Amino acid sequence: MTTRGRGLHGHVLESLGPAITAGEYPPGSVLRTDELAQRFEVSRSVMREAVRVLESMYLVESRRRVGVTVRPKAEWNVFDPQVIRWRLAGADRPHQLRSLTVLRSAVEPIAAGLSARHATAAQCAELTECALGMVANSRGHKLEEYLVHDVAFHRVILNASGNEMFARLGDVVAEVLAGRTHHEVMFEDPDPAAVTLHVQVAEAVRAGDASRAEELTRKITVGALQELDILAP
Amino acid sequence: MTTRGRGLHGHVLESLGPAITAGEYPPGSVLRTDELAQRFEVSRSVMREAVRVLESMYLVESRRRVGVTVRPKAEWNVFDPQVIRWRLAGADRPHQLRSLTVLRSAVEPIAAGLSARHATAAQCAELTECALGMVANSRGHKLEEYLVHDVAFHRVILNASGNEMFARLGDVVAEVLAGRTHHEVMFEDPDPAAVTLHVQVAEAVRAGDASRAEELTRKITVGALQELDILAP
DNA sequence: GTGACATATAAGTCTGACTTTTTGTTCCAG
DNA sequence: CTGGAACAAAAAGTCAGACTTATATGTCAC
Repeated sequence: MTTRGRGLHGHVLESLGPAITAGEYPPGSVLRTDELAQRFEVSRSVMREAVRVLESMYLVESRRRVGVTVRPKAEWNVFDPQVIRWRLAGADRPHQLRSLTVLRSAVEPIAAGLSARHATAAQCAELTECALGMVANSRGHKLEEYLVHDVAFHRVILNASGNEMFARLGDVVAEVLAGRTHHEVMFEDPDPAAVTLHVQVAEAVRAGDASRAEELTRKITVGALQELDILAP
Repeated sequence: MTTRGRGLHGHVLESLGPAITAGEYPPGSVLRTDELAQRFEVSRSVMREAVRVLESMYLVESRRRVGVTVRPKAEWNVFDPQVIRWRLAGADRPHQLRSLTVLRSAVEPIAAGLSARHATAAQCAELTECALGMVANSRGHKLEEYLVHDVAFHRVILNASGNEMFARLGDVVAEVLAGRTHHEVMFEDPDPAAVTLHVQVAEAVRAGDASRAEELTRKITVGALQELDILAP
């Protein structure tokens, strides 16, 4: 899925990026391009390309006569999908997960409300299909199948909102949901109340009831937040 | 402010990036690194660095034997500050402005609610100071002074929320607000009701009244949305 | 201490040669 | 005519080395 290892510079990034976001090189640390090139056994050109990418993520800053300095965490482009993935994969995972869940709690209800106004017939159909899929797999430890439909459901909502920025959060939400199933504790079947809420959201969107879709989705995301509080109070 | 012309590759980016986001090279277009290098009169190394950055923004995809192809708009990383700036500066401006305003309407109320819980005394003080600054400059065509305090106000809210992702939206919000004052029509003094709402939000945050802060901020962002509908129905 | 100057350093740039992957074509067998 | 294998060309990818430029820091005179 994270098939980003395109070329040598991509390989370097996959090693250096997580190291930086994990705080292995604390903010203010100075790296030298030549030294990094040696360490990773690539040419300077390749290492320079990698540094440029890190720079575009605001993770580092390259200055003459100084070197490549790690920027303070507050300046990182925390919306970059790559950065999010790196942080989710590292020690920062709980913190990143909380940030994303809060973001979801802000965005998804509004997105659902917009979907109720803008969703096409096809999108409504897909949404109900996803909800039914969730119901069908909500019992009997079919967590993987449930996850697939859950992810699809939220993707449709975000896409149907008609807002391109919301739509781009689909991948992130997918990763959060996947993380909940795979990394966090989720031995039991999903909460029946949450499943019902998804079905109701699908109904509300289909009926064009924006405020109801918004409120119901708010309940879903509030549930996700509470779930997080239980796990890491 | 957009002082990103760091190095030759930065200069190339400032020319090529806006061209792509403006649709000058429609999705599917194929560029060749060598040709681009010639056109911009830089070496291939420099052009390759620029392409790598565009690639990390998901604007283009570089493939062997094919070239550098422009990706479909839906895949662009529309959260990248640079991409946002490029689009705001181009023909896509109205569309981008709307997307951002909708995003604001989702995020800022939640951020205000969180601020009511998490804001420090210093942040509360700064917030009321900003609100007072807005009041003081709300009459007599002191639009620039008003803007400064308005931007500062929303930045404090986003920062005080304690959510790093919200905080990173400060720059974007600043750009939207600045755009409203500079590019869009705003001959008259700001809406007195909006000014009052800001003062009330500051009070609510200070009082720790999360739901009130959230609701009041929602009114502010709804106003921003309506304002946009009036300008571009 | 302060300012001007020298120096060392690391990034930045350019060039040219070479490698690798992938596409599209050609050509032969069936 | 079709299908697949072999081949050739094209463009990105990689590397090495030489050179340029900015700039932090140290030095010295004042």
